[in-house]
Amino acid sequence: MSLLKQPFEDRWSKYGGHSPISLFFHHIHPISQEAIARIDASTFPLHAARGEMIFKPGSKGDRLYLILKGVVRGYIVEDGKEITTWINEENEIIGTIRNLGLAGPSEESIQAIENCELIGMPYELVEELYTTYPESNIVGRKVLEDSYRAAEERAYISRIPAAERRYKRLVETRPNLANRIPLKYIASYLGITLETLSRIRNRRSI
Amino acid sequence: MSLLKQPFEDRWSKYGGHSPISLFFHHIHPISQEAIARIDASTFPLHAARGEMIFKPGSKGDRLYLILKGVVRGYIVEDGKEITTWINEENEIIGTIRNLGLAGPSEESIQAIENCELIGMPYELVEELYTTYPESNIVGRKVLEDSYRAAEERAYISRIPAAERRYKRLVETRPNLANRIPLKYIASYLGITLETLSRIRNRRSI
DNA sequence: AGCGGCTTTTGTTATTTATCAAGAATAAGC
DNA sequence: GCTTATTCTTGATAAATAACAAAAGCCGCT
Repeated sequence: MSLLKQPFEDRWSKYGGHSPISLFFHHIHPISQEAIARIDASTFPLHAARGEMIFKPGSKGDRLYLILKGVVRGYIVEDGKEITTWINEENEIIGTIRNLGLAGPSEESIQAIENCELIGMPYELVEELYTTYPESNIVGRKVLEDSYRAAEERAYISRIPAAERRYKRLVETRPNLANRIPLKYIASYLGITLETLSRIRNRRSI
Repeated sequence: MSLLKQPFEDRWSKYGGHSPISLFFHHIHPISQEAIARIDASTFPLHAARGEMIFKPGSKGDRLYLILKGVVRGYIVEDGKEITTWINEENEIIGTIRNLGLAGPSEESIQAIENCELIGMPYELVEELYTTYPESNIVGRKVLEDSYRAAEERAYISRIPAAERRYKRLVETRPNLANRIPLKYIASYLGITLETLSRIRNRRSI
């Protein structure tokens, strides 16, 4: 994961002069030009190769990320095994959102599962925006509404009793995902082994 | 579920003159006296008996509720069976939060599993507060941060592979809950049958 | 283009959990 | 306080899924 080295003044030239994340927020709810400038100044593009860790538990520098390109997953290590807790794609905000506001440091790891282009945003900037630009609380609220709905869906899908119906639900709600990334991540997300998932998929195709 | 009939002017007298939900919000982040008065005017105490439905999918009048007393669960009917998706207790905000902002009507049912005292708040009031009193967006953001964390935990616990470790996690994170409500709800929340849960509990106590 | 590693499939056996059933214990409501 | 409901336990069997293993397919990288 390396910061793209570019002269500061044209860091956003290939994105039309602004950080994609400031435009993303502005599109959710209009924010002032000062807020946009503040975001442009303290966010940064970065690249994460397939398999690379974007966040490791215990490391400093909590951030949000906007995914411009690629697929990213979050996972927790439980009893020596990885449990994939979420999988996100383009135009979604990810990060150690768990840490927002309250709670201790996250035990969650974040990993690129495709080569990714991201925009990073330090969490201190988020706090600063909330206090300096009141309208950013509206943006924050709406982003959180969305994140909440996504988390609700994750909580729901994993409670569906039969593995096949969980897979079916995933295909219904996120049709492209199941054929985009390795089965092991889908299987872990659905709480089954990849062998079982493979068998379910072949059952379905008959 | 019946509205307590009281003269309007002293509806909140037994709560010290204000709606508990306006005080709850004010405690999260200070809101103006006008905002408090507006909340006091359009929220209402209500009672729900054990087993009573607080919300049924398809019904009108989306609301938030503050639980003053009792335990409430949300569930979804999947393939003819109820799946309990959350269980909340005193001093928590519940409701058809899924509907906030975006998304279609919730298929989620909400039911009292103890005799409950609640404060109801129409969702239209929430919208009004967001536009009329900017500081309420800060409250909304913080409530959603909390709701998000709770949803994350629900998503996580249900992905722990072994039923016994799921139960262990529940006991660790919410020690009082497992001995407060019938096993069937706990079992459904953990994605197992009540018989299996009973056996797990007895394994543990030896 | 070809090598090597990752991914998927398929098979077999072991384990976990569900299902069905019935009795015992506990709690709710009058 | 008593009666009835509900809740919890325990047992036996069936079904789903995990675990282990190994081969085939695909894919990324140089």
